[in-house]
Amino acid sequence: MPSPSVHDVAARSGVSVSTVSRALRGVPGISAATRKRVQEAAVELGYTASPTASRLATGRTRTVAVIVPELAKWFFAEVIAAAGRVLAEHGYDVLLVELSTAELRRAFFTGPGLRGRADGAIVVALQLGADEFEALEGQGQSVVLVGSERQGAGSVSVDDRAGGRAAVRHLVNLGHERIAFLGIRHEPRSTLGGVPPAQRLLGYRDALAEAGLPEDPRWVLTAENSVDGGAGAVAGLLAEQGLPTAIAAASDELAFGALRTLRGAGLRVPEDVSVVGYDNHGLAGAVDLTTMDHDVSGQGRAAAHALLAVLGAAPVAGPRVISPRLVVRGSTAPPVDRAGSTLPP
Amino acid sequence: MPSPSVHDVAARSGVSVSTVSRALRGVPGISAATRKRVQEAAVELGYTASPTASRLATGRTRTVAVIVPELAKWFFAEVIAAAGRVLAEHGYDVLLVELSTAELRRAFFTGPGLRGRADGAIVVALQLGADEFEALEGQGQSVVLVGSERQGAGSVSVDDRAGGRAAVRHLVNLGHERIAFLGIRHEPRSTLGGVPPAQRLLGYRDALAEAGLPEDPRWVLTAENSVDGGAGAVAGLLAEQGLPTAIAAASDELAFGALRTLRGAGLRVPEDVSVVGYDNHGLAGAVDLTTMDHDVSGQGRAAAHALLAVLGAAPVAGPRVISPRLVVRGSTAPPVDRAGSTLPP
DNA sequence: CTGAAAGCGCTTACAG
DNA sequence: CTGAAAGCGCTTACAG
Repeated sequence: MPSPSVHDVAARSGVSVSTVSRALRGVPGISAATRKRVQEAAVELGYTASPTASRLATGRTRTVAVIVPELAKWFFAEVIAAAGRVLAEHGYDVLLVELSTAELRRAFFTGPGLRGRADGAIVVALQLGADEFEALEGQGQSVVLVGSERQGAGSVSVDDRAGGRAAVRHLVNLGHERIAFLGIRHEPRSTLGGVPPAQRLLGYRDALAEAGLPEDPRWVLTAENSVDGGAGAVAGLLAEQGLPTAIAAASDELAFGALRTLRGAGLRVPEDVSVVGYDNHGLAGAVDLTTMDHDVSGQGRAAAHALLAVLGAAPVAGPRVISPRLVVRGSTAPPVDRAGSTLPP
Repeated sequence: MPSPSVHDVAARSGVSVSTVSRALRGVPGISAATRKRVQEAAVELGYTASPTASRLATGRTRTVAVIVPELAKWFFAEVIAAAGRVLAEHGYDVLLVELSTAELRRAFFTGPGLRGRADGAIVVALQLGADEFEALEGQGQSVVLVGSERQGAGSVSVDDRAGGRAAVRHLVNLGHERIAFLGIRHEPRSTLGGVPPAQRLLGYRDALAEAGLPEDPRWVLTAENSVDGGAGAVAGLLAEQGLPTAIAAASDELAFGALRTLRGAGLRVPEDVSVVGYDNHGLAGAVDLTTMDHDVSGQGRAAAHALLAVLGAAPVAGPRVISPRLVVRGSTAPPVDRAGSTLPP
C-alpha cells in the first residue's frame, strides 16, 4: 500500500499541492476554512509528509546525532536517554554514532560522516582535535559538547572541580587525613578522559590544601575508567608502604573496582577504608556507595536544549552550571585508629 | 560551502550524471576507464552522494531503528551497542527509539512512527500486541524481535528455559534444597517482562522437579526488574517463616537488590544464602555475583544480522540458538547447616 | 557502454 | 489567500 502523497490530499480537498503543504505545516497566510478542509482530508487518508522528501526540499533533516565513545556504559547511556527524550519531544530523530575505536573515529571525521544525515551533533566525552571539530562543522553540523569545551562551541558546564573538592571535603570532615585519589587515566586523544577528570583532581588538591594536608604522590593513582581499572590500581596501593584511610575515586566504576579489591583483601569498608565515588551510577545504591551526583541526565537534557536552541527549534536558555552534590551512603565513615577507637572528627 | 553534486562530478569527468551515478555505486555495465575517471573526479571534489536524495530516489533509507523500552539499562544499552556496530559496518544508520511510557508507545504505533525513516526495526523486549506489530509493518518496516516471538517475524532465540534450569541445577548440585526464585513481574502489555522471564521460571521448575524438590509457592517471588524491586521482594522473603538457603534471580539487577537486602540484614552471602543471577551484567563481577551469561551482545549482533538478511544487505545465516552458560563467582556455595558444618553435596 | 529524461515527494519563491 | 512551476539531488528505465 503506497502511502498517500500531497497530491492525494490535494485532490481530495480540492486545492493545490502548495496549499496542502502550507495548510499542513501550519504556516500563516491560509484561510481557516481551507486549512481545516485540508487537515480533514489528510487524516482521512492517513497522510503524513515523507520525511525524506521534506528533507531534500528544505535541506534540514530534523535529526540530531549523538556521538559517544562507547554506548554500553552507564554514563553514556544515561546522557543519550535524557538527550533523546528532549529531542524526541521536539520532533527530532536521534541518530546514534559510537566511535569506539581509532579506526572508526578517523573514518568518521575524514569521510562524509554526518553530512546530510543530521543538522547537529551532541559530542559526549570525546576530546575533539581542532581538525575533528572543523570536520564536523564542515559536515554541516552544529555542535554541542558534553565533557569538553571549545571556543565557539556550545557545551554543558559542570563544576567538576567543586565536585572533586566536595567529595574530598566530606572525607576531611569525617576526620580522614590519609586520602588517596583514584583518577581516570587520559589516553591521548582517546575516547575518554579529558577535562572533567582533570578538574576532579584539582578539586582533590583544593580540599587537601585547604585542610592543610600534604599530598602524597604515591596516593594519586590513575587507571583506565572501569571496574577492573579501579580494582587493579587499588591492588597496587595495597602493595605500598602504609595505607590511606580513605579513597576518593573519580568515577563510580573505579570505586566499584576499589570496593572489590578492598573487600577481596579482607578489608572492611568503611571501617578500614572509606570510599567515595563520582557519578551516582544507577547501581551505586546497590553497593551502598557514597558518591557525587552530577545530574547526568540533566547534562543530557541541557545538551539537547542547547543544540535545539542553536538549531532554532527551542528558545535559548540562560547558561546554567551543574553543581555536583554529595550523596551519602554507607561507604564512608570516620577513620578508626589502630587501637580501634574512632578519632575525634 | 555547498557540497558538490553529481553534476559537478559529471562536468569534471566529462560524462553524464547517469554515468556518474552508476560509476560511483559500482553497478556493472560501465567501462573500467570511465569508472576510474569518475571516481577520481569524485575524490578530487570530495563528493559523496546526498543520502537524502538517494533515499528519495530509491525509496530505501539504509537506516534501521532500534526500539527499546528503556535505554539506560545495561541490557538494552548492550544490545543496541552490539547491533549498532554490525549495522554500521554494513553502512546502515541507526535510529534510536525509546518507548518508555504508554503515551509514547501509543503515539508511536498509531502515528507515522517509522514510516519513511527506516527500512526495518529491531524490537527489543517489548511484547508487541498484534495491532502494534501490524502497525509497524504498515509503516513499511521489516522487523526482528529480541526477547519475544511472533509468527512470521524474525527473532533471535535464546534458550532461557535451559538457562533458568542451569542456574538452579548449579544450586542443587551444591546441595541446596530450599531454593527461592526471584522473577520479573510482567506488567500487562508493558515494556518489560514477557517470554524470557517466563521461560526462566519454567527452568527453575524443571530443575526442582528433576531433583525431586517440592516447589514452595512462598518462595516464588516476582518483582519489578530493578535493584529496588529485588531488594523489596527479598525483604518480604525475610519476613516469612523460614528462609531458603539460596535464591535464583531472573536478572542480575534483581540479584543486586537481593544482595543488598541480605547484607543489610546481616546475612552473609554465600555462607547464609547463595544468590545466582541472570545476565552477566557488566557489573556482576564487581559484586562477585555468580550468574548466567546469555551473550547479550551476541543477541544484538544476531538481531542485526537477521534484519540485514531480510533487507537483503547480508547473507542469511542459519538459525542459531544462544545457550546461556553459568559463570561461577563468589555468591554461591554449598549450604551450611544450623550446626555450622557443610552439608554433603 | 553511455546519455536524456522522468520521477521520487516534498517546499517555496513568484505571480496573481 | 491560492496556484503553477521550479528545484532539492539523486536513480533508473528507456533508447541508442
